[in-house]
Amino acid sequence: MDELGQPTTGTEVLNWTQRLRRAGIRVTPQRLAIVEALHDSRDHLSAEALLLRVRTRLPGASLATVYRSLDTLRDAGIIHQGRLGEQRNFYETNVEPHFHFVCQRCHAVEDLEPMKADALRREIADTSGHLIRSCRLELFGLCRDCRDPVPPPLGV
Amino acid sequence: MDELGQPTTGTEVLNWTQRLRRAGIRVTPQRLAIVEALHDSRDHLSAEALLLRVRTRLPGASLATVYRSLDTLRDAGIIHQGRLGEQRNFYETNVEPHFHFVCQRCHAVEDLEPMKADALRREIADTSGHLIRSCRLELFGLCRDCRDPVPPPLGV
DNA sequence: ACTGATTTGCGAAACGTTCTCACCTGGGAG
DNA sequence: CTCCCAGGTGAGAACGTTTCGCAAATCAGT
Repeated sequence: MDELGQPTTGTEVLNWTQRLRRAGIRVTPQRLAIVEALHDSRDHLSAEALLLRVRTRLPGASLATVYRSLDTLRDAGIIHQGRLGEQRNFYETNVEPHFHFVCQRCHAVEDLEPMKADALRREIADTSGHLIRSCRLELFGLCRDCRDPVPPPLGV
Repeated sequence: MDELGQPTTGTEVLNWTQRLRRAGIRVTPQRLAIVEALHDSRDHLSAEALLLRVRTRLPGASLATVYRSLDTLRDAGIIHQGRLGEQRNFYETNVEPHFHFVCQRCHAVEDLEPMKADALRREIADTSGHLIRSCRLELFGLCRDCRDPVPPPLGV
């Protein structure tokens, strides 16, 4: 894991700075705070949730800046933007094509990389005649933990 | 097509009335106008687009009523609510599980029923251990017509 | 018809996101 | 190292979609 880029401690600053610079976008404290907070969370965060985390480092940060930076980072291919249930966008630093499972009870989000996705995509491309450029797959249900709740401890 | 319910002309009123009543929700002119307009369009409509169609029959209809009725009809299992690109919900009377292809050029939406979807779903359920209750698949690209534009007529 | 719970229309508000604009700053040129 | 300006920032207003609150209207069971 983290084969090319981000050790989970310490000198991440250098890596993200380099990545932004290589992508041709300016390196600002706000953008660094945003990608780092997003990456460190290892989660799927909304702009507002991200703002809360960013503000622990940059108390003056503004929501507009978070949205603008996320757009910029997305356009630069550094982060991925998605949409879960109904309402707000989420963001993550995993930019590889993948899908999402959402637990309807605890609202946890898990990344999926189903092998059969390519077959499905090919079938659709072949039978429909359309040119498929991207796709989004979201699954809803109960996660392992919520489907089999831990039984209450039994007195002997 | 239309094996159980809606002839494309004439006495639809009776069918929709019956379906609403059977679903245990009150039958109002607004709700009938909304399902009928939605069904007749055979398309994926936003609430606002639907309001325009409904107003040809019910000039006083209100947007709030459209939203409330769509929620009610969705909860009753009579229509399906989805979300396409980024911004607004859409609605359709096709309540069978199916997926959507969206052309990024002409913005047309096409329903898909890929055979391999079940295999994909089963693979995900098996490997993840989650209980899958529903899923949403959206594909983006260029439709047949937009990928191969009609060449301009050649003078001999 | 009478009635009570539901639904409607309207305007206002909520929500997530984008815009405007004055000020500030990253980073290349000198 | 300093200067400079295209580009980024913060604050709040504006935006588009969806929801809410309320008084008046209406569905459906008696």
